[in-house]
Amino acid sequence: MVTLAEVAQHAGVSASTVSYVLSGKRSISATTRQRVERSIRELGYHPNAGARALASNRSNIIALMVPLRTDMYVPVMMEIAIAVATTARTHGYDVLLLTGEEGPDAVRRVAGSGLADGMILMDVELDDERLPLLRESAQPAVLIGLPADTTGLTCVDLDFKATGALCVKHLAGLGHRDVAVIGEAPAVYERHTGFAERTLDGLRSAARETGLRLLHRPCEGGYDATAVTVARILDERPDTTGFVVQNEAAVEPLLALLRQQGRAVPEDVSVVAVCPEQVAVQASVRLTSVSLPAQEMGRHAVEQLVAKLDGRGGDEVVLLPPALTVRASSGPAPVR
Amino acid sequence: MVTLAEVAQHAGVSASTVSYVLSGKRSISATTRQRVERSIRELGYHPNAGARALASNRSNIIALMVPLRTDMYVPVMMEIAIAVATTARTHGYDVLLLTGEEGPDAVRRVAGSGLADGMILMDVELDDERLPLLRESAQPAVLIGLPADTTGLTCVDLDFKATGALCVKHLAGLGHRDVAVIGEAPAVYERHTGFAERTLDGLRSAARETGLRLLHRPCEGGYDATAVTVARILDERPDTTGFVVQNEAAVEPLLALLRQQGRAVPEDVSVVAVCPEQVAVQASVRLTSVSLPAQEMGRHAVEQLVAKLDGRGGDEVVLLPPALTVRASSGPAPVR
DNA sequence: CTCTCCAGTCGAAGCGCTTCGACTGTCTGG
DNA sequence: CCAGACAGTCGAAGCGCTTCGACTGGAGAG
Repeated sequence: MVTLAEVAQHAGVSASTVSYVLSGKRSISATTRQRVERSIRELGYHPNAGARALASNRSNIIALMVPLRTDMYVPVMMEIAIAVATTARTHGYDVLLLTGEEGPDAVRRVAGSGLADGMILMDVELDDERLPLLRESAQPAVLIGLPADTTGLTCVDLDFKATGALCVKHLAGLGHRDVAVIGEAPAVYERHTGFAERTLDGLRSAARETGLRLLHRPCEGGYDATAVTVARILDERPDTTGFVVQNEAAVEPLLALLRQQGRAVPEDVSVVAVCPEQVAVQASVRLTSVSLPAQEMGRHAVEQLVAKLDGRGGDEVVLLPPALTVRASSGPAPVR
Repeated sequence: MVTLAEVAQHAGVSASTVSYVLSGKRSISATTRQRVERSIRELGYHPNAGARALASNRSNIIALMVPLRTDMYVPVMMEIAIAVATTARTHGYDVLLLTGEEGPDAVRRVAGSGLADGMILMDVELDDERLPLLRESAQPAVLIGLPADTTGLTCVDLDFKATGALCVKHLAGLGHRDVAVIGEAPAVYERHTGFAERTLDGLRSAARETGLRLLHRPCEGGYDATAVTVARILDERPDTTGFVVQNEAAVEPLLALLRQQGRAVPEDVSVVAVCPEQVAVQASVRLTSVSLPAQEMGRHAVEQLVAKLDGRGGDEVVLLPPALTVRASSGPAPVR
């Protein structure tokens, strides 16, 4: 391993000078800088992360806590995680992957050991058990998701309330009067995950506003569960002409069922999904959808966190505005 | 931040004693140990990661390089990543998430800075550009996937050749004579990703052995691309009664197409998939499949790496044996 | 022409931990 | 009863880096 001292000797300067060349915290003459940089290159020097962390009290690592749940749509998590990792790199940070397994203890461990400079928490629940710890440890953190009490916290999320409203207004605008919502798995609601409830909130208030009749049913996803849910919905509200789906695992089953029942999309029934763009585009019918901006959320989270670590910016709640893209699955309500 | 020295003072012992209590590298009397442990608890002490890394030359971090490709099935990657993270924790390691973005440089950076003690590379290509670097840096590493030249490397992977053979033999045993393979996206083959070619290899040699006629076609996945691929296959080989699918994104489209054409599964056509268990079970027809043991691969990779880091075990190639589960999508070939 | 200031450099003091060698007593075997 | 072994503890020397204060020489101000 090449050390700073060896670089210094090779370049004929002192160790501190090399350090200042690296950090840019003091001015260095052009000639010295070049000499040092050349030595660094020739010797293939890489600063030792541990030593740096010890001396500077900064690890240049961001911890990312990913939930372990099986009822969340995995590709979205992955997309966020990847976006976090690549954005972090552009700011000189690496990402430590923590799984939910360890639970709140992970917060303590990371904060206590100085392993990471800050953390990003995904899939935050309304009343998340990690939050008290976070507040008391004064660990710089950004949440992806929105807890009930956001005081002293920085959060990034899609504006799910506006998302729900957008879906209903789109369908209302097309003349639909009876709309069913195929929601997330029951467990998601029981956990009080903010986003599901907020979407529902938006759906409901927009329905009230537009005089639409709304029926919401949670759904596990998969063919069998979706078939049961859809059958119940159509049984209860045979006049349903619009579906809002907020469960990626129910999208394709729903389309298959409708096809099977001879209901044409979008002529007889309109479908609007809340899902990643890729799912909407690759479905058997190109879906009108509000996309889940996974990448953007990851990027924002990192940028908020880096701002905090740099002493810029404070607590803030960023709600990304939803965008509805009209594709082939929605159209005017059928005339009776 | 509480330091070792403070714990030592609080417990009335020297710093080194506390260190030995923590590491267990020297014997400590029961009473002293208890006193120290009590102080640690009372003060809420957490060893500082940087200092530890500097002094011991060990970071207790494993780097995981995840590819950034869009043509790989994401949930599998995620499952592996999660399995790696949780298994690593049980061995006292944390996981650093590196995306493919940085490319081979990441290997240099991590090896050079001592950020991680070892690394796990996912989605290794037959002739991966990271391998020379790995060899020369003598960085302890484990690959998930199998490159062309495995000398000096430790690899973990599913035995894809046996997987291919298993699929063909299953269908042959059921009396099928004409089998089509819907493969991964063309890009996957162009990249010379080992697993796709090895599966094909197994399929072909088993076909030769059993006298089966085999037609292989790469396929992007998604409805449109799959429709084109299937149409071409049935055009070229109208007598096809068996399908092997090795592309998660083509599974559901294929089933939908067959249904649409009035071909019943498994009465008219049998389908065998190579995919994660969840996909097989949640498909519209419960699929006979060889499962991708993502968790097991992640776990194995970590355990191999930890063994290396502990100076146990050497270079080794572990090929996990495939297991075929018969479900509702395969049955006897129809009699003509 | 002196005084101040600043860019540019260096030396040294840690950061919090691990680990080696050394020391002290206690126990065992001969 | 003593030599040797060994469990148990301590002090001190780093690990490789950052950063503070101090020093130097030359430029600009008065």
